[in-house]
Amino acid sequence: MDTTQRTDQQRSADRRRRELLEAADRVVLRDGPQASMNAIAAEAGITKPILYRHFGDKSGLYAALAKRHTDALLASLRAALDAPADRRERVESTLDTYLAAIEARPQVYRFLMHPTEGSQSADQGFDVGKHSMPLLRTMGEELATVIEERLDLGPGSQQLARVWGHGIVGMMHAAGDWWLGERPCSRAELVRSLADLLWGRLAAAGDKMGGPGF
Amino acid sequence: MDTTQRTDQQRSADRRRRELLEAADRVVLRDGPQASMNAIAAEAGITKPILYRHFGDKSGLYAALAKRHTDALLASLRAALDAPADRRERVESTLDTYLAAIEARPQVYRFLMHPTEGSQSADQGFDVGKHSMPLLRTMGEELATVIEERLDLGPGSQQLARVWGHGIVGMMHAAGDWWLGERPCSRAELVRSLADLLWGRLAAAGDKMGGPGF
DNA sequence: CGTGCGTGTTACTAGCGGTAACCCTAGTTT
DNA sequence: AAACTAGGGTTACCGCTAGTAACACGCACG
Repeated sequence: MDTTQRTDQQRSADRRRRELLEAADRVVLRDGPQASMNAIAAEAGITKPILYRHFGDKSGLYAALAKRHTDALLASLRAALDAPADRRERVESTLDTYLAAIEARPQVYRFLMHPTEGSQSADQGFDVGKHSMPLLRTMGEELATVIEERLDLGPGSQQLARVWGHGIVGMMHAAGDWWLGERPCSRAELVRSLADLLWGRLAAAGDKMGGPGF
Repeated sequence: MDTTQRTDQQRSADRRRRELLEAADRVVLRDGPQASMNAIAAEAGITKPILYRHFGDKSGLYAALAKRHTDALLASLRAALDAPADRRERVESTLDTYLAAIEARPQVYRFLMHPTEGSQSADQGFDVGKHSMPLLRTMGEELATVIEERLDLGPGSQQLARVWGHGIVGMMHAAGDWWLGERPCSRAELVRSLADLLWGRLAAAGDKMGGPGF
């Protein structure tokens, strides 16, 4: 019961935990986001209860599993945001980084973005989306922070930056989701089109007919 | 088996169908998107199998139920897009229409946006998001059509319009989801901030420090 | 009369997340 | 050495879900 023994146990537990997460990763990569706890346990060569002993809950395992990919993706995005280039180039690089990530591992992407939400809570009231899609929320807040740090937006800049952060991330996400399903153009074209949108081409475009246009 | 009888049956079936949909509506409004078929059947005063006879599948009922709200919302959005006003005003009106709708019925909104996706298909390959969130897809395509009809975007306008349609809808959706959860500002402020983003204020903003900024 | 046909039910399957109870081995205590 | 305890692991279960097969009533048609 002394400290050294406890460390040993801790190490062993951490090793097992990592093994389980890798197994879960494999299953998710194979079966998509509806991977079952049974399947994950089988892949890890063990049975369900010890999975529950480690992660407590399915959302616990989801959170631990998501944290890995989320951290990696967020690091890449941060790097793209901090690259030494002008603003437009950074935005394009960030968009491309995200799109490349979801293109490389669509199954993981689905797991991160469309969690099963297996909850039995009453969900009364207006807590819509409170615990859904943590990655999107995190990316939105992250981007908001960067925007607020770097841009001079005048009064109310913090709130504006948060709105923009979530809005831009949502734009990226939705466009990426659609693009991944239909593949109507190359990644570079998509990046360019989205950057053009953010650069105000919507407001600058001329009307097609005589009327006031969209 | 003549025509009149068939019409009678058709009418009766349609009536039942409408009743079932209304019951489902009530349950979804009460229990949120994880409303079970059992609960819906109970609310309608009948049992599961006849629910399945009418809609075949849970996603079938989901589709039918979604179509109602989707149609209503899309009609409102179309009206906002077609209002006699300048482009900026139309965009703001469209955003406000959407946000007012999700604000009024968050449970329905969750049901539409976060379907349970209870499928056992293999999901191999890259069909990510093919059958998820039909409302977002529809709104994206709708907006793309309007953009392509009204705006003069030069070469590649169709593709550009589609990207923008899905991107803008995604922006609206993500910002609305976040806003509904945290309520950091009024609806009008949110609308204004998003319209500002679309109007190129991101590109036009000055840097805060000496560096190249975001 | 009986033969379909539509409408509804009960009772079931298969699989999910999650858990209680047990089991077995290794090390410690007396 | 004998007993006792602490984890790691398993079987067998609960309650729930979506979805279905099989059976039962009512009502028109020959």
